[in-house]
Amino acid sequence: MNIGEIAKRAGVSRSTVSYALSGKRPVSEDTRRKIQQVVDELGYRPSASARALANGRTSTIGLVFPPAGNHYTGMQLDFIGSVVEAAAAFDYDVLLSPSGVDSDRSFQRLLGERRVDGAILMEIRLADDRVDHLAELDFPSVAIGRTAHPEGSWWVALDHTALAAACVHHLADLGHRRVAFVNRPEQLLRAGYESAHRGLDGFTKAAAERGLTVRTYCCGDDAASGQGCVERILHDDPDTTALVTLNEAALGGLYRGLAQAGRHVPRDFSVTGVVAGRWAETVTPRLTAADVPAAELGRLAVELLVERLDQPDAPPRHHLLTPPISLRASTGPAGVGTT
Amino acid sequence: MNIGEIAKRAGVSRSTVSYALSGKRPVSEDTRRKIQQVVDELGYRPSASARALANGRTSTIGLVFPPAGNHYTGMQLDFIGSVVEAAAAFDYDVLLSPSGVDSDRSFQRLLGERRVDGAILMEIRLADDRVDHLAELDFPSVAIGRTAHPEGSWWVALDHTALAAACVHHLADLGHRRVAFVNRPEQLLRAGYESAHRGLDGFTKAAAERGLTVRTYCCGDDAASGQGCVERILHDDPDTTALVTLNEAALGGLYRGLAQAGRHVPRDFSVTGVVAGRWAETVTPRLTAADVPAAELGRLAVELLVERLDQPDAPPRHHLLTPPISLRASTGPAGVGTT
DNA sequence: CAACGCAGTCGAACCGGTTCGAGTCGCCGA
DNA sequence: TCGGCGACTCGAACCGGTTCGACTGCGTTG
Repeated sequence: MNIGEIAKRAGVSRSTVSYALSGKRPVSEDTRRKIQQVVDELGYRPSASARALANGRTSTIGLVFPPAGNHYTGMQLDFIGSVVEAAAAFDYDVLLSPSGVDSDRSFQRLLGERRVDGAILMEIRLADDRVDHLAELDFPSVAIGRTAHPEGSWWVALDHTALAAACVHHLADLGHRRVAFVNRPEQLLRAGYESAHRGLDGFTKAAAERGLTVRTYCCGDDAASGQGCVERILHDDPDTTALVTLNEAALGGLYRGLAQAGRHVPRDFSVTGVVAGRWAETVTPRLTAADVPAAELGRLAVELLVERLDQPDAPPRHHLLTPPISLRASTGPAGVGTT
Repeated sequence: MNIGEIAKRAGVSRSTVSYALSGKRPVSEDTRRKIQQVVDELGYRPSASARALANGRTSTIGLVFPPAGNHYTGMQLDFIGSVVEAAAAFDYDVLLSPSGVDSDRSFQRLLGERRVDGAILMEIRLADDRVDHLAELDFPSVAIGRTAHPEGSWWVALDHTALAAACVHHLADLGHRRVAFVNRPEQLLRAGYESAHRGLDGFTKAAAERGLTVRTYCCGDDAASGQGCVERILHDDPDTTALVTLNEAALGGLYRGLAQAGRHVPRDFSVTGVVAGRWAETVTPRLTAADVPAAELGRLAVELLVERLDQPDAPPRHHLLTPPISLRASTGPAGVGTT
């Protein structure tokens, strides 16, 4: 069932079928009807490979995300879902590529073998070889997250610096003086993940500004690590009365650790951070947090990418989002002297 | 940088380059070296579209999952991740297709335009037009989940009937007599989702067998719904002492509802169900549950699909998994008379 | 009435690979 | 010395679309 077969049955040439279907040249109404009828009867759809070969566009975008091992978080899931749906709205398919670096086989397949028209990158590092490589090739791509020097490139990102700072100010306003910061795993921090670095930065600077006593921790992406992390925090400084976290996956564990240490949230201890809204709702008490608008970020990334694909010479654009803190139930005034 | 360019620079014909790279015909060591050198210098990689057109294989598998709207659960995330990684191990890419039904544009793109060599279907319904359609076309596919009559087709699935029954027996053994069942949303049940139906079935039958008094509920895939559901349960029968759930996303809300009703888990009330291990660990107390081996299911699905692709005439195979209940901390003996 | 333009159609070339059949060459055994 | 075989290579056809240039009628215009 190829285009030649359709042409034969409709009694026209292959090119006429092509023009009738694409509308790129006028075709008489009679001919078009006849062709359409044959197409409908046979359920003909043009081969994506052939079309891609002929016109150089695959109608597919690549979504590059780091391989698991380090578990996926709910946020990543929301990104993937929203990217796929937004892409579908523009008639693009999404090809998943589990790739941490530039030299990955998976990454090479996407680019070298020209499987995709453009790419969306997740989990950006401050110095990211994938971003550099794509920029060098002038390959259409949009990053979810920004590198240390994002000028002149395309990206959408959360302002983690501002968000972490907002959390600090929120706690300081409530009277907390000794606050801990629970970051993503150390291995990610060392690898230079931007959210971990900028979040830590924003936290540290805002805390200094408000004269808070702080300690910062890295914490594995799972409940057990979260629980262990709280134990370390309370061991290192039992007078700590609040924590800020970027680590969604550890959240349940953080709560458990606090409960086991006999600290009631929010009466004895306040918890806040940067977490996707849906997940902030699942813990009790519900988490006061800067809600990560994952779905919006995914959608914006696709929109930028499509724009870039449609207008190869368009100047770089970006979106930096700073969602407000949603007040829920996990923070409260600092206790009246826990010491 | 196409194969012709390589051929020219290496001073051989295009076909020789092709044979040198694929190894499908002997090529002299000298020639091969020369070609390899040119390839390395130019960083040449054959175009996926051209290759797909020529040999009819895209080296891509489609992963068909239902569009969000109904939120994604952590389990689905784990499936996606494991499928992508397993596919990469076999040198396949994964194309995501948000599709609930057969007639979806997205589904048609995958099949009609031959973008993929095979497909993996998620969120199977007892009567599933996608499965039927693919079977009719004899299109290589593997379902994660099984229809009402899965005989003669390829699938991997959890035995939800047995798992729900196991939960009931576990609770009955602990002395619980009045137990509630918290299912996925009503709209999914009505649509015929197999896990919802088989889980409900297994629960109901096992409960009858053990002479338990039961009530069954549908519950939205979010924390607020879970909380509301517990309220309904305790309103309908305040003597209920345990619940079984298939609804991972509502779990946090179920716990919250119980806490707010003053029921302590597991002292006053036991909770169990079928939930992915990672998520069972995030709640406090940690959930005693049949851990869904999402990663294993994804991997098995890919393995079956690859087998089917490699040997088109292989007889249908399947895997039905029944993971054991992991005893954690959310169930205990029935209270000594809550009435 | 001739020249022109345009709608509609066709054939051929092209995209970048794979694969088949055939041709060349050197070496072997008869 | 000649036929034959195997190793190696090449040209051409093909996969299934898109697109360009050219051709045919027809109605308009000068």
